[in-house]
Amino acid sequence: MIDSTQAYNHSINPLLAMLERVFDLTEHERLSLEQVPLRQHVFAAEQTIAREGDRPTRSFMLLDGIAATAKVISTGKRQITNLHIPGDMPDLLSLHLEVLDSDVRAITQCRVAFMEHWALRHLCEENPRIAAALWKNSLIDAAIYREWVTNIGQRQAPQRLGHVFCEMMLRMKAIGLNSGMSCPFAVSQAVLGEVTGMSTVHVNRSLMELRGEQLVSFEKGVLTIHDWDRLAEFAGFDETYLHLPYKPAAAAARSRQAQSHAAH
Amino acid sequence: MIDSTQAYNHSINPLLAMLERVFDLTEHERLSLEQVPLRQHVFAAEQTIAREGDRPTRSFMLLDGIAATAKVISTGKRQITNLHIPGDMPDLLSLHLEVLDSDVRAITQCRVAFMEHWALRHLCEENPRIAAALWKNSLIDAAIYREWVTNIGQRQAPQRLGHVFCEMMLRMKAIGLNSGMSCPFAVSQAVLGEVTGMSTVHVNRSLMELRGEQLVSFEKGVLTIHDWDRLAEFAGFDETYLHLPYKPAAAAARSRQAQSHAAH
DNA sequence: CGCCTGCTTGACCTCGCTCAAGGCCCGTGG
DNA sequence: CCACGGGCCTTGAGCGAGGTCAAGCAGGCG
Repeated sequence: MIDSTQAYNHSINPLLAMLERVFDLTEHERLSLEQVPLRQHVFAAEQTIAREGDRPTRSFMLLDGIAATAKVISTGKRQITNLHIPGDMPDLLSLHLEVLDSDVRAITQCRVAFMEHWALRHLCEENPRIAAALWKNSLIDAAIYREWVTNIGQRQAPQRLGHVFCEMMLRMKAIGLNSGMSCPFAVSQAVLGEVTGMSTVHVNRSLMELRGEQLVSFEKGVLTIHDWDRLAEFAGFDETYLHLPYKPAAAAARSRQAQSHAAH
Repeated sequence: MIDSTQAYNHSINPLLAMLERVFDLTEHERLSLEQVPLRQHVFAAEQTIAREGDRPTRSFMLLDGIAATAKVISTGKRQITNLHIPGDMPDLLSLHLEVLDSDVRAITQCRVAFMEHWALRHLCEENPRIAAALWKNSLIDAAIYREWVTNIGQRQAPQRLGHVFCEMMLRMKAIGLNSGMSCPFAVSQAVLGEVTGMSTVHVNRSLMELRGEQLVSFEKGVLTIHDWDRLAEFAGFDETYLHLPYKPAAAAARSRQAQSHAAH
């Protein structure tokens, strides 16, 4: 199942595009990145990409689609602890933690690029700035977890849902997948329930409330936020925790280009 | 308030003890660690050690006491996203993330050791294994956050509380602060409410239930688990997510010694 | 002694869960 | 082309876990 559709190759590494969104690479860094062998694979919706208890020898970057990290508890209920969008590396942690403590599952169809651990380790040893950037990335993941703990622990259902929508919109924007205040977000209400820790029925009712207030629409796999300021206010959303990079518009555009380049 | 009671000095670095619990240091690593200047400070209970929005130029290791990372939402409710025990570095993330997204507050009286970022950066550049170990540490933090999301999102009140108790017991054991199945845990029921996302009243009732089942006692700042297996079963606790290091008993004892050495 | 903080208990209420049924959309097969 | 079936969304009714408010209690400390 974790078998690949094509052999490892040396096409442009998507890590390169991801890192260029953050800082300018040296020639040496660029070369090192290009030497990391890649293996692409496509997973159908619902397939498990990595399983709790696994001891992977490689990690992957999500290139396309939406995936989720999730835990199942003894009663059989499932909690999604993180949603992944293109550019994320959901199991990079296995580079340092031997055994996975959660499943990673494809929500929609997902295209991913696997990289062997030995290659990533070599990359990090040779390029401390890249290592630092990946470390930083995992710190941002942690910041998102903190916000989710707060979201689930403290906010009422409609606010909780609104908060998730705000987060996803900004993260999608950061990788250029939005168009205005719309972005692709093809998840079912059942999945939103696993994300927010609430029942599908209550997700539905909360959603109706947000719709009724003209704050969002959410249909056909597209999320649209009609009034960002009011939704952010309503949900108590403050983007600080996403630690999005400040960068001049020109640089942002350049790296967006590099990104879509790598993706095709 | 973030002023120090004594000047930076070069006494044994508690990082050294913490790292020795994980792997054996080379002479060079040891020397580098000893060159990181330390500044100790004591915070009274309830004091804020670091504040949301801060841009710290140094990070600290908790040497003594219990601290908490917390977020306040617009309604004024507070969620604790992480409890810290000696050996933790609650704001190490500021090494890579410019601005803090949460407060760090002393729950009990806390003794901490500050280290300047420039010194830590230098340490990491010179010693890739130390950098990797710190990175790994932040990945374990993230794993704990994932479990908390799951705990708060999916478990009923008594199970949720039991789960927190199991986690704290194991973390305390890992640094040798337990005696048998008892460990110091001087937090109020109100704090447990902020940890679990439930009201103080309901913490109290859940606690009574756990006591009634002869699973735990929790009084005078000491947590005791009377029947580990039954509590773990009850709370659905699986320690995998703590990623505790396997190590031979001898080594564990040695590093416990080093730890208590550094602490006095 | 009196106060303050934290624990305990009761009464009431509500947010969100469960169970259940009906509706819509879309893909598949006759 | 239409019938059928399966997801997924929607809605209703009833219930229960946990919140809120309020009061009483116990222990430590000035």
